[in-house]
Amino acid sequence: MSPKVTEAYKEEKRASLLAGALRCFLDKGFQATTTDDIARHLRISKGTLYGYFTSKEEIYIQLAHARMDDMIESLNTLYVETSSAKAMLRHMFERFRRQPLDELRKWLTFHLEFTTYASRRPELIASNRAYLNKALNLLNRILTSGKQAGEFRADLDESSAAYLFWAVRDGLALSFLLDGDDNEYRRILDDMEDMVMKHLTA
Amino acid sequence: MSPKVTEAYKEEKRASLLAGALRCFLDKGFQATTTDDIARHLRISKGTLYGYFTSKEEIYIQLAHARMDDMIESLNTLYVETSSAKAMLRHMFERFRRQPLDELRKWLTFHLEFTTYASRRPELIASNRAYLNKALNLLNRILTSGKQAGEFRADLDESSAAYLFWAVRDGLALSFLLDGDDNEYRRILDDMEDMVMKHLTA
Amino acid sequence: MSPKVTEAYKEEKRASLLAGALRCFLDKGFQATTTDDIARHLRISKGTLYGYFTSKEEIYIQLAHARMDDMIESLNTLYVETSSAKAMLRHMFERFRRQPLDELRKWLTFHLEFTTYASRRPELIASNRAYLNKALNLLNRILTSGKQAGEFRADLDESSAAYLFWAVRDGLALSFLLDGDDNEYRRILDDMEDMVMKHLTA
Amino acid sequence: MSPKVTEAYKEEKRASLLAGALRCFLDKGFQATTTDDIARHLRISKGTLYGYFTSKEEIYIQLAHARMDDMIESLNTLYVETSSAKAMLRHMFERFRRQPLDELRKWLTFHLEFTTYASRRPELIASNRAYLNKALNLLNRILTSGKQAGEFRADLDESSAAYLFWAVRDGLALSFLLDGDDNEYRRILDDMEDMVMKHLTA
DNA sequence: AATGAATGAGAGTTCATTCAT
DNA sequence: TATGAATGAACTCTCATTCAT
Repeated sequence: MSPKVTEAYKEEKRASLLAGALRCFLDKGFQATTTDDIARHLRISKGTLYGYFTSKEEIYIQLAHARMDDMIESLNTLYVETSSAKAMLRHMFERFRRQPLDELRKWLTFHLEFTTYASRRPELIASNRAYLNKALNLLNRILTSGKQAGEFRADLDESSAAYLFWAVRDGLALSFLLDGDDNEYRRILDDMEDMVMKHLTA
Repeated sequence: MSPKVTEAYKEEKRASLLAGALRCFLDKGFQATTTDDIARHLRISKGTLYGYFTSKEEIYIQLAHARMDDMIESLNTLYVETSSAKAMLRHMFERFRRQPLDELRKWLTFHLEFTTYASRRPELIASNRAYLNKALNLLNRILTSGKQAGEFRADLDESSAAYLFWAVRDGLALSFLLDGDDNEYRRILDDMEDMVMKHLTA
Repeated sequence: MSPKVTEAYKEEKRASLLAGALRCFLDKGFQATTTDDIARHLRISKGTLYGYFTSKEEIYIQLAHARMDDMIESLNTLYVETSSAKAMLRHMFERFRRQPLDELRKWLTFHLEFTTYASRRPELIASNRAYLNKALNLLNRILTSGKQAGEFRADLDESSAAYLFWAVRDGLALSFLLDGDDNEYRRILDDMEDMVMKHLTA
Repeated sequence: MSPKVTEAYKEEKRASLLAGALRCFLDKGFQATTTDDIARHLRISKGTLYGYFTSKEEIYIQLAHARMDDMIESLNTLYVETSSAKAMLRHMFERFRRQPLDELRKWLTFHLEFTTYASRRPELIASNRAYLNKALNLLNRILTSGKQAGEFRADLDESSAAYLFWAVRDGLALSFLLDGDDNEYRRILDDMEDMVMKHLTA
């Protein structure tokens, strides 16, 4: 295969390469995954990989950014579809609860490795921060609208609460990174939801 | 020159080597730090390093374990010295607040890199889990004693709350890993303290 | 669309491809020029390139040979048009003088890279030697005719002088390969002309 | 072998590695010689090579510079030992004549490949030019002293003649790079000597 | 006990060439 | 005929570990 391939085909292929690389990174981590691993897993040559991406790092970064784009995007969708602020937060907790722990673990490991990686590369810090800010801003808007609608207490510091919301969620996932079972995880998520809601309302 | 001091001397030296290696890992991360870096920083030879440790990985693991030992130890000390459960929690928050962000960042990066590292090595998961359990148990005891003393609400689920406490704290640090300033961090810690305390009491 | 033109068309195209490849080689050198560079520069595909030439090396060799053919050819033309031997040599020096240094440098670099390249491939040595011989023979004929016409000294060793003529010229270009300005170069060329002429006449 | 090796030993080893690498470069050229070739030839590991040099390029450059240093050095020695300017030039021609063609070819190939290589790296042009200038300056001094001593004509342009001297010599070697026999080479060198001397004196 | 030169497997990346379309 | 995606061998360079001294 090869001549005058459509742009769409290339895009699709690119996506499939990314997907394959992601599997490798999720399994072994970025540093431990070699370009040979990725190529072998995809049953392509290393040269092909470099025809689509300029470096192993680029694949990693694109993957991480795509992941964050998806999260922001899906939150935005949820936001548009949901009327009340409280309902939105409940939805989000519901989502957290639904995600199986083993899946969450893989993603979190990926995310953490990328974060530590990014923390040593000044050029990545800004983009990473931008994603975090999007998530914080979205929550800020939700909280503000909820406050105006009287769903939350009048003296709520939304910006601070937005941080808390994500902190609480990421921190719990971190506690369960190495082990722990789904039921316990969900039970604590329930308590966490109570805690946060209480904090927002009274 | 040294007839019997040997054992004590070796232990001391070992500790000093660990301290030097730690500095390197904190600065550049585990993967990016070479054994040459460590030996150069310590002004010893790589051979000597390998006389005290069997591998770079062993140094890393011992460091991580020592770090967790210290934390548990210092919490235990604090526990013994503090009478009321509430006071103990306040103390802990006070500590969090006092730690400068840039120092916290280095430690957290170290901790996260180790956690992701450990998550791929089954033989490390158990020991890591043991440390987490110690911290959780300690908090459990505190919370239980506070509950019995009437400081916290009667229907508090201590085990769940113990998770929440650590989750909340680690999660916030994670939010500030890449940037953010000390003042904002402390402001949110204050809110976090409120939230947690409210959750424990009512 | 093209029933019979094919052969001529192909030859023409072949020549235009060579011209484009030459530009690349002059700019970056043989080794540093990739087939991608050439194809991109020519706005054709690599496949097309390989339809006209069997390898990158073949392009290079054809280019080098074409260059030498051109030189021999132009010398021959000059030879036919010029009556006296002395006048012919003067003409050649005049040509050397007229060539801008930066252009000369590119060609010389190309020539030298090819020469070193050829020196490792026995199969290229013969053809290269053939070209050199043509140039030497031509000069030999000129010198001999000048000697017979009494323009040069009677005991002149034409074969040796022919070598000297080219040696002197290539050597000077080599001295100016890395830097030096046009005026200095021409001044020395003048002296060189004196030296050679003196050598031929007395 | 390995602990506390003397500085002298290391320097010696370094020199032996350079010598081995030189053999490879002389045989196959810089680009065609791989680091594996060098290591295999030296019966050491590639890692060792990189313990002594930071890159393949560094080896190459050191070799080229050392070669030029030697030439300058030996010329200087000759200069000091020789009284008359004419005698010095004769000596130099004598040397040219004595060098076997096959040896000269290897060195010239090396030199030319390095020169074309250097011509594309701005950072090398300066140092290369410096070497050329040293050679030119030395000759300049010789010619000037000869002129003052009345050995050469009074209106001699020494700077120009210095260029001519080297040009003539390098150019002739270039003519014999691919083939030609020693006797013919020497015969032409004799004529060349005549030509240059004539140019200097009358 | 301490040294650091030596190792060598393996990393990421490049590029002349091929061939299905 | 022209295309350019695919190939894969080969490249330079790294670094945890060893071991003769």
